[in-house]
Amino acid sequence: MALDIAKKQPSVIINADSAQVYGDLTILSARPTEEEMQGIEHQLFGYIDGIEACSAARWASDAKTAIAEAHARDLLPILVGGTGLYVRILLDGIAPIPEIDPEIRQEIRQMETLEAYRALQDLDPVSAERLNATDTTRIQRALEVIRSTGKPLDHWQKHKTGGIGNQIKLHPLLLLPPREWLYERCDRRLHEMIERGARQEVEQLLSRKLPANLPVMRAIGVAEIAAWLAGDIGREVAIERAQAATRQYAKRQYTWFRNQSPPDWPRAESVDSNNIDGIIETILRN
RNA sequence: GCCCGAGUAGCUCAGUUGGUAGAGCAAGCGACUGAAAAUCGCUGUGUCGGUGGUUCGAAUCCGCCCUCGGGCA
Repeated sequence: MALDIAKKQPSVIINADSAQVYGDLTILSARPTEEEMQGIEHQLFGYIDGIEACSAARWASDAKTAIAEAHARDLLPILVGGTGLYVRILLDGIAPIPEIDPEIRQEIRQMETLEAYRALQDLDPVSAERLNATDTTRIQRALEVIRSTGKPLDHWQKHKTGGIGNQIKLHPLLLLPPREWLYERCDRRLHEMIERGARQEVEQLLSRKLPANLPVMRAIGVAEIAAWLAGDIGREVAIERAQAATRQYAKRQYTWFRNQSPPDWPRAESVDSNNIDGIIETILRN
């Protein structure tokens, strides 16, 4: 997408997408190409090795640094991306929970969900009561916090730290185009990814033999293309499944941004993507 | 032309001895504090291929017709 504003005012584009942070996912995460970047500086794209798991807190900390640097250099930082949680934590901060003991984390992630839930009922009944017994990731998180820090999640979550929402002048814009229009683009995007070599990208990623539960391995398209490479399914089925997963993800983003972002953030619901620069300029003037 | 099998939700299919249907996936809505492109919750009326019959009552039994497989000619 062309952002003319970035040419008129010296800017730096900062990634706010949880998959585009990984170096292993260039095509499959739809990272902007050299051509698309148009010589404008981009940061936090592909800067983490897939062997690591990024986190919302890690990203928010990196983004904070990148924004401060941009300001110091008199550049306009433009955050772009679809991970609402990341942006929220950057602005509002997050509970200052200590690092989790890696051994405890690994042990918990190997547990059956029900088993973990029962352990949580025992150690942190407040969280157990709040969570659904099948909500694997949240149960594992609550359990690792109580077991690693000795204090339950709600103890830590009484306050948040590190948010920069009060220290910056923010000009937010939510892009919420019509569903059909977006879904059509989701479908087209998969074909384009395959044409650009997504299959080879996954092949290379698989050759690293990383644990299947790492975020890179869970990116949309990886499992589908891996099944295609393994011969379990054909090319068309792989594409169809990845397209469906993309649409489902897009739907979740609608839900998140519609309901989780501050109601006063302006929303662009038209398909006139050519006018985005105009909208942005208007917003920046306010 | 004859024989066999199949036609039930957008898709794949369950439906016991006749009591007007239900799962998975898809779709929609929602939740979301260190894996978030993740994880999870809620939502199921559809001429049960058509038509005629048997029956108090048919997705279920019988006749005829249509469509799609497969086989024999």
